[in-house]
Amino acid sequence: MRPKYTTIKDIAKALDISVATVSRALRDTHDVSPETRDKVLAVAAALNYKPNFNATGLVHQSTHHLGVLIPTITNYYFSTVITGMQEVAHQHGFNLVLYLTNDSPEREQRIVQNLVRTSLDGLLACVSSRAAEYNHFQELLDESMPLVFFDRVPDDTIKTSKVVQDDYEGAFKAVEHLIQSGYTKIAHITGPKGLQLTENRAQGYLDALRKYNLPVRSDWLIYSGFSQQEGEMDAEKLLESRDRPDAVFAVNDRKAVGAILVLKRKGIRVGKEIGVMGFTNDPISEIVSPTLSTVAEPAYELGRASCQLLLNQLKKNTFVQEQVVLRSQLVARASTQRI
Amino acid sequence: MRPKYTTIKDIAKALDISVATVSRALRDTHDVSPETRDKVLAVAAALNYKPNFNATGLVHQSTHHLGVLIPTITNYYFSTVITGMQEVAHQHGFNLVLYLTNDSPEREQRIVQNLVRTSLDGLLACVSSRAAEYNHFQELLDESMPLVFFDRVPDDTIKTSKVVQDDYEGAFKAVEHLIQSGYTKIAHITGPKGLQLTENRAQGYLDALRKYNLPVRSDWLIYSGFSQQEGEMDAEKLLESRDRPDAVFAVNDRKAVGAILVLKRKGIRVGKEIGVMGFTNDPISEIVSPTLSTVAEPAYELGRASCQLLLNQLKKNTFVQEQVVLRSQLVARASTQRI
DNA sequence: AAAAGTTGCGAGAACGTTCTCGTACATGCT
DNA sequence: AGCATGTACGAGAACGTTCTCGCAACTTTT
Repeated sequence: MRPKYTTIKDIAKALDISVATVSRALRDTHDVSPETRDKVLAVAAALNYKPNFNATGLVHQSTHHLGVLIPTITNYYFSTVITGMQEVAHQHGFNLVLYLTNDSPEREQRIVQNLVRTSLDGLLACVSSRAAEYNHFQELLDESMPLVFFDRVPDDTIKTSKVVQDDYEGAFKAVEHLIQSGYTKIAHITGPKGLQLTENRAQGYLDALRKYNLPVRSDWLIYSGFSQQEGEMDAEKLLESRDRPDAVFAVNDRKAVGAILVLKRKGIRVGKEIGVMGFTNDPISEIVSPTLSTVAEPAYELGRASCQLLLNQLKKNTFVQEQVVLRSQLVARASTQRI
Repeated sequence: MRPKYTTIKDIAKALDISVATVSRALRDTHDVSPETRDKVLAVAAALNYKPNFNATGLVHQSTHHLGVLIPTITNYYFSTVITGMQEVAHQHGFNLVLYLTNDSPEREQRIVQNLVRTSLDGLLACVSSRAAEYNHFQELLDESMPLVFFDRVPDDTIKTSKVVQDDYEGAFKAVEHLIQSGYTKIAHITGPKGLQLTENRAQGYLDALRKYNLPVRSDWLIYSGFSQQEGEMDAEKLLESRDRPDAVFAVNDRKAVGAILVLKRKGIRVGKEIGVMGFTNDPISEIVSPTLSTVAEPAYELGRASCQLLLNQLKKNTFVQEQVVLRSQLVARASTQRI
């Protein structure tokens, strides 16, 4: 059986004063004399007093918990984002509560609908990749739950704040790098249709091709999922196409790694014959052979910014729709070297 | 401003009955007629009622939150463990609250000491690798906080439940595999001294060597950290030693990958000249070239088991010290092939 | 028909905290 | 001296639940 922890009442009893005074003293309000305040603090320390979050939460309609809704944490990008969030949350006395959707829209919906509103002050959310609709998030907003989306954000029907990286510019720079490295027949293997992130990167890809008057072929733009396995499948499909591309730009490093593995398996020299470019700058990009050129995403910073934005909204207590875009950076490695 | 959510009182008012009856109806207690219960449930659903965790927590001295204290989540093993925990917790209506120590003993200590006891029903903990003492955990136990350690567990001075993998057997099998693959001069690069996990694997390594009458050399057993970078440093040290080993068994895959990178950089053929063996079965072990032989850890299962153990303790409400050991499995790949 | 048991429900306290109001006393001003 | 103002504190309600009693209204037993 858990013992009772020391409460404000115990302190009051010990000093023979009222609980109200103790409460004031602990929160350092003006309406208390320095002497009593010091006495209270001394006794509180002696009795190892810790405030009861359930009680404070009850009266303030608030906990110190922020929810993080995310498809999975078993990859570099997402776990780094969370680490950034944790850093900011922790600094401000907030805790992070984890909700994993396993990238399943149904599970995401179930979790959001069953969210106990009163146990969360706000939510940081990254939608699942095959999301069809966002009503469950709209419900949350209708109940005035502070909500910030990050990375995979829903379309503009949901009026709320978002934090993303410059997916369009990142993709544009990536393709430009491929072009400047001498590749001319550039394919793009990406995630599911309908996701802003995917569409923005695809648009950057297309616009870069057009700027340099390079061929745009519909069978060189493949939508599927985000996994390494799907990267392998997409790469195989590209190799079968009649007009084989000489470079592949993948929506993320895992798909790029999948492509590299397929090329190596077929005896195609990565870089020399077919260039490969990723997106993320997962540590794996330095380990895979050849090392993978990629676009470094500011994962940690994105986590920090998302959390900071949410906390700001909580502070102000008024709803403002903000959008933060963080810059990515090109990292050239061996997989895009022709010689 | 957040609006007020529907409470039990609203339901009571709507049906003109007492809050006590509503409370009973919602929890399906015997002392309520089927008709009123159905009416209450109907109204509750209509008003989208969600219980207030702060209130229930206050009266029950419990939240539905479990803490997870862990050095970092940006690696395959830890993030998979958490995914397993999340699965079990979620099934039982519990939430996971994340605490990252960044593998810093000071930060770990600060977090544990400042843990608001009343906002957590129990704690799952993995100690930081350079931990010197465990008093802060003892304090937690003294206050009857249910506590389960996993993976990196403290020594036996702390009387509490633990969940680990069979580190000794796993290491023994790994070294046995190296020996059976034809390697005879086997080194071990491992984590910091004093950690049970490290010592158990080191002991498995030593016992395997002794069983097969192979040389045991003190400069072939290097203690350092768990990172890839430290793996590289350790490998370089081994290559400089007068009697160069012909195989390296690393305490985890990241260090093994570090070793492989060093060997490749020096033009040494991994497998043929020097065999490399890891521990974890990180997905990277299939991507690195050559692919890495390793010992597959039951990360997901370990997460599940730890959480289950903690929940069991909460249920019974009595303290029992249990220890769960999960089996690991050998995975042979290219990095231990001599031909 | 009276006694005993059962069933369904309500009143009110409790959990630990904050907040509003009230009050006793001291101090400042005319 | 008389009044306003300020200071330090206490009493008690409130937050949303659960839990312990108690009490009617039935039902069963004798």
